[in-house]
Amino acid sequence: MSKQPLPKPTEAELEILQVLWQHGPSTVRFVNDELNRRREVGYTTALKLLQLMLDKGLVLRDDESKTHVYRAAVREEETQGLLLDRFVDAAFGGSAMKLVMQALGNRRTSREELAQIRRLLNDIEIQNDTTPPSTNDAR
Amino acid sequence: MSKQPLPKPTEAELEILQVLWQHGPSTVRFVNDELNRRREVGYTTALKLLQLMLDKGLVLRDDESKTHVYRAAVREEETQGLLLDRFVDAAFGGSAMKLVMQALGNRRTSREELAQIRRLLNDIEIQNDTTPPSTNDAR
DNA sequence: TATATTGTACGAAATAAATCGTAGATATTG
DNA sequence: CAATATCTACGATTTATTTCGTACAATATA
Repeated sequence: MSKQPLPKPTEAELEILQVLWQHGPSTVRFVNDELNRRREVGYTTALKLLQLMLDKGLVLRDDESKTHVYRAAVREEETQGLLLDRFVDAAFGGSAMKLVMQALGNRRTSREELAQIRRLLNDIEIQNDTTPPSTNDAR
Repeated sequence: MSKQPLPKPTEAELEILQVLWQHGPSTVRFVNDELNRRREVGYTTALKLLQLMLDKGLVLRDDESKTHVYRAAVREEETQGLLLDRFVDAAFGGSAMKLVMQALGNRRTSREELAQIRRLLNDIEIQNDTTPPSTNDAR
């Protein structure tokens, strides 16, 4: 019941989440170092961001020891799904299909990946067959 | 020489571009009305945005008559591609494949659309076969 | 023609996001 | 122990974005 509407991370926050998702619980120092692999960011900037994210509930922290350890409080897929929805809406007028076509069309996709997608498509079709194709106004 | 690196439209600007892409050249009034179908926006807000977009080169305008007519200066696919790149990077750590899987996995996709994607996959495979499968480290 | 309507221009306020500086606490080390 | 390094807290600044108010010109209308 206390499941808030899941706060939307900003760009910078997303960068940090990526680090946490990828490397697991991390110190500010580590996060900052990772950020600095892409662009220059001051230490206190990273710290502040993590603190703000803590307020928003995007991360949790262990402050047992002096040096705090932060970890993601939101799951990767869930967050990506949320952002994807917004993005599809904002940039593709709501058409997820258009987006997929673009994503597939405009970049090198390896045979391996293509196969992977085919497999997924098959799975989906089976789903569609199993579940009545009925009116999908499940909005 | 004055071809800038294609400015990144903001959220609000994107909304407006959607309108222009969808309906073609439009007056401020029309754009504003369209925006108001989704959320409340003051007339001068829409006006100002269009003026800013004009500066940025995102739109062009015909100011022959008193009531100006604006039209998109950037193409839909191109812009979407640009944004998609950024988004894939920001939210999916650069993996377009992850994004596609999410997009396909987490929403109802009609048989029609699935077929469409299969067709696209086929096209891509043919491309891959025709063009040397070489090392695709074309970074 | 006087009045109301509709339009543009543009400064400026309101909001949101990101960045940084400084203070003070707690280690670490020579 | 004194000097140095490392941390957190947090206010404040900077920058980007969005929103709006006001002035004034042009046009439609009573």
